[in-house]
Amino acid sequence: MDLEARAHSKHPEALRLWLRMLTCTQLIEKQVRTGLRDEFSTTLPRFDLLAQLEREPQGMKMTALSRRMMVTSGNITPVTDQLVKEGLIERSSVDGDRRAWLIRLTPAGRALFKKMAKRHEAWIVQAFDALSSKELQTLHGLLGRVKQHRALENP
Amino acid sequence: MDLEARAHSKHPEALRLWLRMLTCTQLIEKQVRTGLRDEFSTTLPRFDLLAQLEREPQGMKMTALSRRMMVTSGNITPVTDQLVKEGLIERSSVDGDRRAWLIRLTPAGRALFKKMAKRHEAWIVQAFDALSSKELQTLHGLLGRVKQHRALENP
DNA sequence: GCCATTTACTTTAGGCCTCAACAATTTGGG
DNA sequence: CCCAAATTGTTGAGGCCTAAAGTAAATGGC
Repeated sequence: MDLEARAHSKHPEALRLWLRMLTCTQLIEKQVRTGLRDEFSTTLPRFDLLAQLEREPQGMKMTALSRRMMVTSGNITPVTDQLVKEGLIERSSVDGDRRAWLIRLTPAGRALFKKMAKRHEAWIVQAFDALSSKELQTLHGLLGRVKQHRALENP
Repeated sequence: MDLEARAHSKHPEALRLWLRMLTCTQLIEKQVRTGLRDEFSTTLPRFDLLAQLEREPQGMKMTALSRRMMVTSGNITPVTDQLVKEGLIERSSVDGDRRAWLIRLTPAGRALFKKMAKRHEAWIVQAFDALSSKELQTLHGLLGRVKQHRALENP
């Protein structure tokens, strides 16, 4: 197989891979959403927001949250409103910048998140249970290259 | 490392992998949505529906479409409405079942889809350009096992 | 043949998503 | 200093998603 033919053969392979990757992601995500709804009456975006805050005990500004969650900032407002109403997070003002809010977990939010995270981990472990530790690492590495390549292309 | 510890070590690995996979999927999907919007003024669900129809020249019923697209059937109605309005697909009645519709591409729909598919393929190939053909196959195989395992768990 | 059940599609309420326009504030070059 | 430009967060229009309830038609056990 010459060079051109070999290069060309990547096209259908890439497409097939993309469709399968999308299917896997959607299946797992659906499981997580269902679990969060059934066991905690909450949603994936709310869980995701709590997860980001849990890693930053000093709190985060809304813009930082939107970047981490890879959504536009207009989304963060209603989700934080809801979580504040539930008493899981709190807004406080940032001194030196009257435009911004600092968002932090409340003790109740931290406690509930811990329970949710434990269940979440179980669902994910279950989803990848067919693979060995070594295979998980292989997958992680290959996807790392995909991510890295994209980051370079889109500065 | 004993058995229990080894089993346990898969937990953080599975979580890290899941987060990375989600990130990759979202990045690529975002690129596709942006491309479809900028170059064709359309959306991913509409493109996806056309893609399903393109594979089934004899047409599909709405329930079959919803299963293939992994969305609930309530979603299909407004998306088909829109595509019919744009003249890209057509509804015809199924003889022998007055509840159902048969959805098919129009010639215009088929022609436009071909153009979109070519661009779509380019975006996907570009997204996975960092990987060799062999690596694409490895990824495809590993994700196949994940998908298969899920299918067995959730009958 | 009859009627309960199932199936195919539509509709509604509620949530999250984007983009784009907006208000309030901060920043930085002249 | 000052004001244009950039940044932070909010809002609104339009789209897709789910779950759940509703309508119409087909099916199958009796």
